[in-house]
Amino acid sequence: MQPAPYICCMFDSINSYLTRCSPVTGEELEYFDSLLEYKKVAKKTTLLHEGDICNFEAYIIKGCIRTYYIDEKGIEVTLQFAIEDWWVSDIASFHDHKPSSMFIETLEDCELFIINPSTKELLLSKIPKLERVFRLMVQRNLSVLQSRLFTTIATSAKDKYLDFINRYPTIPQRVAQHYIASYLGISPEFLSKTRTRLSKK
Amino acid sequence: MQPAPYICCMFDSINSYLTRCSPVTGEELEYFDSLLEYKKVAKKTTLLHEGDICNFEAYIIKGCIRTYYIDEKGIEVTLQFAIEDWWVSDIASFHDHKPSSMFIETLEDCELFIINPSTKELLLSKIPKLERVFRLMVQRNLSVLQSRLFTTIATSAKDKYLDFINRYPTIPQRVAQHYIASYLGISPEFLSKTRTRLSKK
DNA sequence: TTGTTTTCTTGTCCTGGTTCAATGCCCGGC
DNA sequence: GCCGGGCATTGAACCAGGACAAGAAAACAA
Repeated sequence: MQPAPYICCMFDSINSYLTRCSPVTGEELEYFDSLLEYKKVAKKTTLLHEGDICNFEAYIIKGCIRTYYIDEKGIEVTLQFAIEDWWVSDIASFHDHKPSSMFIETLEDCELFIINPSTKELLLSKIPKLERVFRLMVQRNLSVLQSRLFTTIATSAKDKYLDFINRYPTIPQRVAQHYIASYLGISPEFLSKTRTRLSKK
Repeated sequence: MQPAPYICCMFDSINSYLTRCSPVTGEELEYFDSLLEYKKVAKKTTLLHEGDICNFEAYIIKGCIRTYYIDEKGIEVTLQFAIEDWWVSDIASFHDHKPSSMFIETLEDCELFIINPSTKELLLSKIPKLERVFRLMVQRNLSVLQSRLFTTIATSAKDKYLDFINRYPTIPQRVAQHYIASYLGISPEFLSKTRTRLSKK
């Protein structure tokens, strides 16, 4: 067995993320890492509140985060669950410096890498290649969301749930069930009923 | 009245689109234009069929196009209506050269500018600035879709419809009502009932 | 350990929206 | 200028899923 090329360090996961997206040199990687801010955040912390301007993009080293909206009646709609090796942000707010209409909240104790708008600018101007990486990230995001919209509109609660646990098999073990209901767009009670009906068959 | 700075030509609209997104020089614009393929397409033409690999991004000079999915039961879900000054494509399929799961169809006679994957590559390598333009396009797309998902999940058919005509006031005059229903995720019959209820008040 | 809070389950009743079918309408083709 | 096919409308029956309430079970704090 070959020795590992690098000693395991906290940058490993994000660096491997990056190299998977685009061929970057060692120096570029080093520069990238040098601009990252490391942050530990406790469970149940709200990282972004509706009305705030989102000044971060966070890469999750460890933990679980959800982003959600709240409507006038107080109903929550979960937009995304993010776990290890994912990015979280409100890009629209981050990019245009305008107030966000969503919330971002940790569901577990988290370790994050943070970049803010100015470090992102710096990064992009120094390593233009990254423009592409970020574009690909957003593109992937978009196509996932497109297929989710389709599922949301076209399928029953049961099928939405089955699709969810199929797509994200590890999430149900990590987050409360009523969050999943709010992701699927159904009531927590009905999700519970759907689950028992499924397990009886 | 001042004379127009340029004679009106078919590139005007797309060039103004581009300059709105990013500061580009005259030469860059010219190069960009030189790579565009102009195309006329008749009403009711399917530009992309489920299973095909999408080999175009189309800018609409004139006309109206919709993109949609079809589920197993044959129910259509309209993902997008696109009119003048919009882009249409299945980016995921276009970019990764993989089979698309959507349809793209003209609803009116259309005039388009087309770029294919290789011209896009060429464009991006010659004018790296465009990376950013395309990223912004996708980002805007994403945040529109996010808020649509929210509306779809959290609001009633009536409110979804009101939101739609508020956001896209010109669309209802141009496309058949049952397409709008399929965009909102409700049955054509119920949209009709909702509309009559609204007009009675 | 115990008390407190949050989450999950289950039942009953209710409603927004669907399905199906019938009717009328408008628009395009010949 | 008329005929035919897609659209919109309306009504009646139906149903997936919501709202509310009450209890059980976890999760957590002290």
